[in-house]
Amino acid sequence: MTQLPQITLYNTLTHQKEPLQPLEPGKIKMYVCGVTVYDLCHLGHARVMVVFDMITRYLRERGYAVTYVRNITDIDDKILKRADENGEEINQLTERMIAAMHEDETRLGVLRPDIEPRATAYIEDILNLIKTLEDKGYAYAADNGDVYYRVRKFANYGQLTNRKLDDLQAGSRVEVDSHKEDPLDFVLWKAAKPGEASWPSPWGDGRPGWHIECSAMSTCCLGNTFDIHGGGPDLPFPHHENEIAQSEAATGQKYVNTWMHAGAVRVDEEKMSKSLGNFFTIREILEKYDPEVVRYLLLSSHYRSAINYSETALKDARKSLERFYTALNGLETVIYPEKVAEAGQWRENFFKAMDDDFNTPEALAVLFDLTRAINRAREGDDTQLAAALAGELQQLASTLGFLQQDPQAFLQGQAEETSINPDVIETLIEKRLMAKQERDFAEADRIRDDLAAQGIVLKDNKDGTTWTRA
RNA sequence: GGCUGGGUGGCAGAGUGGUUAUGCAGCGGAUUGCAAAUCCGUGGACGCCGGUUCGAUUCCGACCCCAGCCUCCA
Repeated sequence: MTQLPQITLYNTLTHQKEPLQPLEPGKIKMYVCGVTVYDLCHLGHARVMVVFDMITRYLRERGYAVTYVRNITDIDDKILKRADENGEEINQLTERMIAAMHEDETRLGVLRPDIEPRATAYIEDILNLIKTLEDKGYAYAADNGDVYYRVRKFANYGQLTNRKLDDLQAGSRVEVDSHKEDPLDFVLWKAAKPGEASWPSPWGDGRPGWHIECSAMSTCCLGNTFDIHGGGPDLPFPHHENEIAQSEAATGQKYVNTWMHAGAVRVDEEKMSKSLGNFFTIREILEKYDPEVVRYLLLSSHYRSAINYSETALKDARKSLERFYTALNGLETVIYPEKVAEAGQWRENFFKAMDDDFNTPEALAVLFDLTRAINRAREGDDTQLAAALAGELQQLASTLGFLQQDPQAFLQGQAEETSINPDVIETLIEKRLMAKQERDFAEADRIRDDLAAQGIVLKDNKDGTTWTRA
């Protein structure tokens, strides 16, 4: 077996970069907390999807076998509430939202996880896990029918986010719940109110708490210990902290080696979230912008840093992407093996950036450098070299999940669609060409200006005129 | 209050103890009938105050500011 490249990644648990050392050589088991499906996904969800998709693609590109698990929370208080408001069955709501999520992520070029477990399909495993915790003294049934986790029993509680139980209690906004032994205890099994969706259990009819689902699903899919656990920026506390407490108490083994968290998406320097009401859904953004533009925006900052959402940011992303596609536009895709070697330096630099905690901004800088080389080769009429470099660019970009469409289609199809028909544009380009041949530049410029007013930009190359949308 | 992360040129955004990030925008040149695109060149930066050092944007300390988590939230 060949030696796999060393990948370094930042671990939320240790607050430092560490070399990735899979439990099984060459095989990486990764679990990412997915979505609670009571509403459409917003750009924050998109970021988690895209980031961990990029990570999966890249690790595979580097030769690692990745098992990627991302769960769906399809039973939860918010789901019950929303279904009730809508007057629909829980299943109807969750199936609808799951379908919408899949549609959104497919459009964003996100490859589906290998396993996508749903909480409601793991009730038995969840109950077994709670039973184990109860047997070991970590869980107790309260007199209201709920089952709680006894936080103070778990010695290392707070290890992920550096919290001390006494500090938590002091600044606590947690409502005192008389049924709990300790205000910090969290619910594992929630007793059903009459008429609510429920499953039978040794503690009475009810439904699982949020945290226990992930412990059960991740362990079922990947084992007691696995390599990477990921999620959004607001999950380390309490969700992931509680997962650790549950799983490690139950198995007596380390739960996760590396914790990875994506950065927040902000709007006007505030977190984008449903509770703040300042969120933009994926589909409303895709009404105006090409999915690759959104993807580019999300990957043009490091995955851990916060990004600010704005129309300007999307427009900037589009312009950057235009540079790539303009270089690729009109190049034949035939690869000339004797020229491929000349592209090696960019591949090496690209990998170097990505191997270091997935530094996509630096990797993009390498791709821009490669793009300049393509343009130079085109200027120098070395079309074979240009084609070879273009092939390399597309291949490296595929690791990030973009530059995957026809350049002309991207350049002509993006932005707000205008009413003007492409055939009409071609006809006008013909007319302009004739005017130019007759040296009637006033007429030629008039045609160009008219098109420009409608958002169509003409570009005269030596082999003809092409157009793009502004 | 506790715990994280951050403050870089007009904007976005990497990185580094002394040497060009990169993209967009600007400026000059080439190319073009004129443009656009492209190429060549170029100006402009590291929150504030101290310290370590021959030298700090980069290391250390104090301070100011911003964001996230501490309640459901990706």
